[in-house]
Amino acid sequence: MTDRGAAATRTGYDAVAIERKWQARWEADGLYAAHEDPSKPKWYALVMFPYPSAAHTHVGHWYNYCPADAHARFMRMRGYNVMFPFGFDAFGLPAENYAIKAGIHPHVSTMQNIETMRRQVRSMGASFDWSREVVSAEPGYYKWTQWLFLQLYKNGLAYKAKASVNWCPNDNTVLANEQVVDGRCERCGAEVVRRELEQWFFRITKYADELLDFSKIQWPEKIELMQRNWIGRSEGAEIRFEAQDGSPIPVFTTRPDTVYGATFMVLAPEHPLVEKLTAPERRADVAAYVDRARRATEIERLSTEREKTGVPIGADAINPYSGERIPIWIADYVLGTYGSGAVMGVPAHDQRDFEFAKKYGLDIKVVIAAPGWRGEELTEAWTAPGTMVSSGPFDGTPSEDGKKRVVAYGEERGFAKATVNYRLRDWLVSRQRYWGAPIPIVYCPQHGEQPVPEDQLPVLLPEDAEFVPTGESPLLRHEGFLNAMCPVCSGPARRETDTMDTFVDSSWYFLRYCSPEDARRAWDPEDVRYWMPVDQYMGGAEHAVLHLLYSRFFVKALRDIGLLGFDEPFVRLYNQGMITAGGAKMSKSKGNTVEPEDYVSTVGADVFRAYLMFLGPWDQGADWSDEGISGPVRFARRVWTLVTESGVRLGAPPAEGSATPTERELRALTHRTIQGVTDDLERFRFNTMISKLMIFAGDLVERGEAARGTAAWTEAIRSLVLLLAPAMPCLAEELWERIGGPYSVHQQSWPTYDAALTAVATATVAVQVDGKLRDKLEVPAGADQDAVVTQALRSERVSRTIGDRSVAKVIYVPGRLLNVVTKG
RNA sequence: GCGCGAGUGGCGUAACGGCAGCCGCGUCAGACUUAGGAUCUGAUGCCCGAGAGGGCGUGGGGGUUCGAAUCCCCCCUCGCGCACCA
Repeated sequence: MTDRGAAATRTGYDAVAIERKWQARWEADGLYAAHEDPSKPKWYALVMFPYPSAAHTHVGHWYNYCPADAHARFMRMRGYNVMFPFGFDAFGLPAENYAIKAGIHPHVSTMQNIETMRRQVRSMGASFDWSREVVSAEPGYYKWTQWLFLQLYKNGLAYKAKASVNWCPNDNTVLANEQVVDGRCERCGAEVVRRELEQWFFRITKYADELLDFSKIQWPEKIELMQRNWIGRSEGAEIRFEAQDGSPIPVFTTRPDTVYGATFMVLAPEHPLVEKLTAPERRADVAAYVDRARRATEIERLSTEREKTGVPIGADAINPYSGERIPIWIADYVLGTYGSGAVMGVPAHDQRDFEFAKKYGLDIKVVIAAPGWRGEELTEAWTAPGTMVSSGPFDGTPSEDGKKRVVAYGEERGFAKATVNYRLRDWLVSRQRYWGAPIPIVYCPQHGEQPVPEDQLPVLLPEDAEFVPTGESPLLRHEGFLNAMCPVCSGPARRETDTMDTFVDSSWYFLRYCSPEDARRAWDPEDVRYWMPVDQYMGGAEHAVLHLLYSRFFVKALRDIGLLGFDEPFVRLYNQGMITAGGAKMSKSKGNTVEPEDYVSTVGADVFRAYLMFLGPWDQGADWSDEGISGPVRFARRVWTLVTESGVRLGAPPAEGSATPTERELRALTHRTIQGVTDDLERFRFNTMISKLMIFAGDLVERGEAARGTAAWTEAIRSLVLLLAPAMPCLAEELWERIGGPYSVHQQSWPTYDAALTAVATATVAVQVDGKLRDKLEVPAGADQDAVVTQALRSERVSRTIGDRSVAKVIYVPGRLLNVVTKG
């Protein structure tokens, strides 16, 4: 790989020079700039815009963009008006943390990183439309992020509320639920603690049900499932228990049929009634428990291994169905953030309650009889259906019917109602950091919370902020930013200093791509109507319940506000797998990164692209290995020599076509390859596409001399170059020029195949005896069964195997296989 | 624990229920060469056999079928996701 020059002189294929030349030419010509054109079907292809913190592109980016580009190029050649834009998700924490550490302003470091990444991404030779580039940290972009915030605000979809939130003590900011992974900060890994803070939220829960509807999109099942689980819809009932002092304590349950089996009640330690209901003699214990629960990290609290703990508060609750008094406990296995923060403890029919009851000696009352149950003591909770017993008027009812009947009974009497609960929480968008879009709100002593008037947008981030590690946003100490004017009374007001979660920026970037230059609007409705929704989105699965969920919410919210006329942002989604090194994630700290630039400057981007595609199925990802790249290297040289020495001149008058067997065979080969490559591209099977191109090139090298100069030969060479264009765009362009094709190969029509021509003259039929392969026969295409059987029985190997047994049955798969079944 | 997905040569992988191992890497042998880390040709799943040929073989065990890597059941291993959501 160090002797690129030497290899180039030997074969004439100088990848680096060719790539530099054509990439510059395409850029100068604006070859991939998309324009609205109603005469063509549109195709909006999209890759997730990258986060410019790493300062350079890594193989992961390439693994995402190169196959995506191949597909976009394929669609373009198939006659679609393709938009394939690119941009940068430029706000975010790492840039600010870097500023604190290194003293470089986030704006400066971010723009430097973007500069580097832009250069590297361009070196891929991808067909991105750079004229549409967006950078989310530029005022021209975040002005509209702020504007969209105001639209949500004015429509009741953005609100401020005090809540128990996730706080990352290392990054000094709150986090959305989606950004907490296993109780740790998704970015820095610090253990997240809970804090009571007043924060801005987006009302995503309003769309919980619609977000569960995937009927309008074609996404991988896995992502659908992850979103479904995240939203966590469960149907059940709210049953209003009462404390002994009359305070209502509603509980949520999915098992109303077990209500007669409630033998205790559990409140979350942070439940608002704990303070009021605790008996004086229990106060000390309860306070100690609440305090311990508060200090426990999420990790400890969420651990399933951990034994359940709790303390009684010395008060009772009354079961509205049975009138029974049951003791109230607090325990941290009950979450304050789900349902009503209180549950009825039914140990006989819920495993968690069972464990809790066993530990603290609480009653276990069976109310759902398992088939064949004769009153034995349970060793674990019975959670499957059964027959209701010890349940007052419901005795004998099958538990599945009981669910509905128990709720109906309670509804009539006013202490129960059917409800649906979701795991999904509203999206917390406030961040106590500098490097994000400021939330466009001011606080006036007289008029309270006021939105910034739209004509005063953008609320600019001050450039002269100071970055010191105080744990507070630099905006809090910036007088010029902090002091604002109330839009109502023009009196002095204080500006909101929180900025927005970067996922807000990325929830609408695909809309901005449609009209990136529009200074008057977030987008031109005409452009959005033409381009949206995105036809094919391609990116990693790590955003399943983040960006991909938020963007769906955004589109639905903006649709309801009247700004958009469709329901889903991304019609089709494809998740590529991950590239690992030695089975582990690549990272600079591990020192196992692979630098695409090293390959671009030696074997060339085209070869690197082809290799990434050839590694294996795209959705499977791959473990990086340097070794195999010599395959695509040889392939590129082979194709180079084959085409440049083919003698084909596309401008020349077409050679006479004839029907010699050689030509017929060559045409069949060409058309079969076109068919296969087309099929592979449609199905994102880039690895088998490359394999088919290798086979085709190999066959042409072999048959070259025999078919040289014929029309079939010209067609074969021409097709090879066209089929190569999506995967290896620069090599294809150079070869296309050399065989006299008109600029650009990427503007040519994708070759079509003639099914009649893919047929072969003779077929190889595998002959089995009793399912075991014994011989292979060459038969004329279209030979009938009898003829094949006759020929097969003449075969020495076949007849020997059959011996003196008789033929019971034959199965014939035309042109492929014959199975002779014997008996005796 | 629950839910997805995957287990095929030394390695990456390929195979509408129909010839397992295509394509590529690597390895071995040869050709051209002063040379080869270039290029080209051939071989390359395992076992028996001098050979012809035969047997075995897609994580393990069972089943369906004329025929199973592929479909069904049980189990094992790995990866990913979720995980006290009442």
